[in-house]
Amino acid sequence: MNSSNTKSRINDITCVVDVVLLTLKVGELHVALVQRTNENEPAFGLWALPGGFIRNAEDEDTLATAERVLRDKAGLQSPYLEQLSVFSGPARDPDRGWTLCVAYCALVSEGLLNGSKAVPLKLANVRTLRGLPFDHKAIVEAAVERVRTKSGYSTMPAYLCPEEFTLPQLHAVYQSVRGSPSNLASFRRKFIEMIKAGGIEEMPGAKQKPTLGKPAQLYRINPKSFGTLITRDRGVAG
Amino acid sequence: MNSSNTKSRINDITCVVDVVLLTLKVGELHVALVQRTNENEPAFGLWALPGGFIRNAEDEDTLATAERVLRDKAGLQSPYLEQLSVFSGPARDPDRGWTLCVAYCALVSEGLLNGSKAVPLKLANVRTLRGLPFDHKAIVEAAVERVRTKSGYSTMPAYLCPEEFTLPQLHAVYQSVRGSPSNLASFRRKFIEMIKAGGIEEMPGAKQKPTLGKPAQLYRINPKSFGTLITRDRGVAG
DNA sequence: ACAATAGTGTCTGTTAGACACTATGCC
DNA sequence: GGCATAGTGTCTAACAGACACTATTGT
Repeated sequence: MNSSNTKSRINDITCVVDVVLLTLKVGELHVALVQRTNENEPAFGLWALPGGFIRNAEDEDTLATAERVLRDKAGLQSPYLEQLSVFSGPARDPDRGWTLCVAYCALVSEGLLNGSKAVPLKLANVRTLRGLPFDHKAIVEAAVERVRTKSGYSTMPAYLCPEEFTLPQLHAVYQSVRGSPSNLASFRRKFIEMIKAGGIEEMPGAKQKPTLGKPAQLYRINPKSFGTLITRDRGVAG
Repeated sequence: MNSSNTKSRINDITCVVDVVLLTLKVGELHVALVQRTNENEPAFGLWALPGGFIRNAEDEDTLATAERVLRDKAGLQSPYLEQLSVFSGPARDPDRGWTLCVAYCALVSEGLLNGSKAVPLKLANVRTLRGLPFDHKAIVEAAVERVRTKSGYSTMPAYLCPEEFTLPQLHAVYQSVRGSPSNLASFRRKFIEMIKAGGIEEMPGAKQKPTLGKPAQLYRINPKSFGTLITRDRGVAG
């Protein structure tokens, strides 16, 4: 046991967790960046993904690290937090050398992000991203790709909505995420499937606040679900 | 720089890569297990996933670690190797304490697996898996889930076929992976899409070796593609 | 010729896309 | 009533599933 412990320490790795915190702003995906403030650390002064070392004395797992990073660096708790991928190697951080980064993807409404003014965040449009240190641009692209893909078969993008949202609002979010217009009537059918699948629930009676035109029914993510999939029977399997 | 390096070493983590090596045997998914031979290490004597420490002096990234693990512990190079997920925490390996495991999923044909008799491997049916140490059972389940899901929209399961395969063979593989019978004529349509998408290519002229009945056309995975997706226009986005 | 399996053609039910129509709120 | 937006009904085209039919090999 001791010997194996000693042996295992020979090739210890610098492990960090970075979080791609996405939100929707004026119909486009934006990523939250924080300024690196420790002048002893690499990329000092640059705007980068919020991240931090894994603290094995403190964190239950890497998800807990991601939650801590969000709390400390973005001042919020994200309703959606999903492991993305590992980025590793000697080149991604030339100063530190070989590092391993577990990337997470978080989705929040713009309101939630603006509510936590405790920490200075910069929202950068993912379409025109530049100047990010390390391989953070690639990490953001992986997150965007994930959201786009999942928007095809899950309720995941609903986490970009405020807690209570209407069907047309969610439709707009799906269009923004996918970057192309889509049919509202078809979306309505899918929406009904989402409800049947337990991913979304109606808030009985609750209608949208006074607005131009007919107020819409309000819905929310079913708290018992997490990114519920819409099972699609037809696929490549014939 | 030095100070940050020192700081980063405070919470160094034991990092390993485990590989879920899947193959199809008599129509069912099986995972390759190796016996743990180091009596100083945890779970000595048990059959477990092939795995190993990340060697930052040697491995270009965790993918390289996975390739090395496959080479050393299974004596083969897998045509399909994909990062799965990170499993971490203090409980998964009680002897070593807090560990971080990057899990990979590899797919090979049964022929390739039997060809590398250099190392003693045990093939265990994923349906009746038991006795695995650590959280290896959960890791295998994640891999199986991934293959099942991807079989709905990608050519990934084709890597379970030998290098040259026929359409009916691939159809059988899809049915095995998904665990349910499916329509051959519909599969043929999807197959044509896979070819158009560049995931699979015909081997002109090459027909199946003498067999009962009409010999089938041979195909292979397009070497330029890697798990090509079949884009499906219709989805939740309406 | 026959057995066996590969591959095609065609019918049918389901579903996505389109769009006209109705409903319900505010002014 | 007029306007704006929510929500419904219905037609159509595309596609998955089913299955009968044809094609091509070995014996």
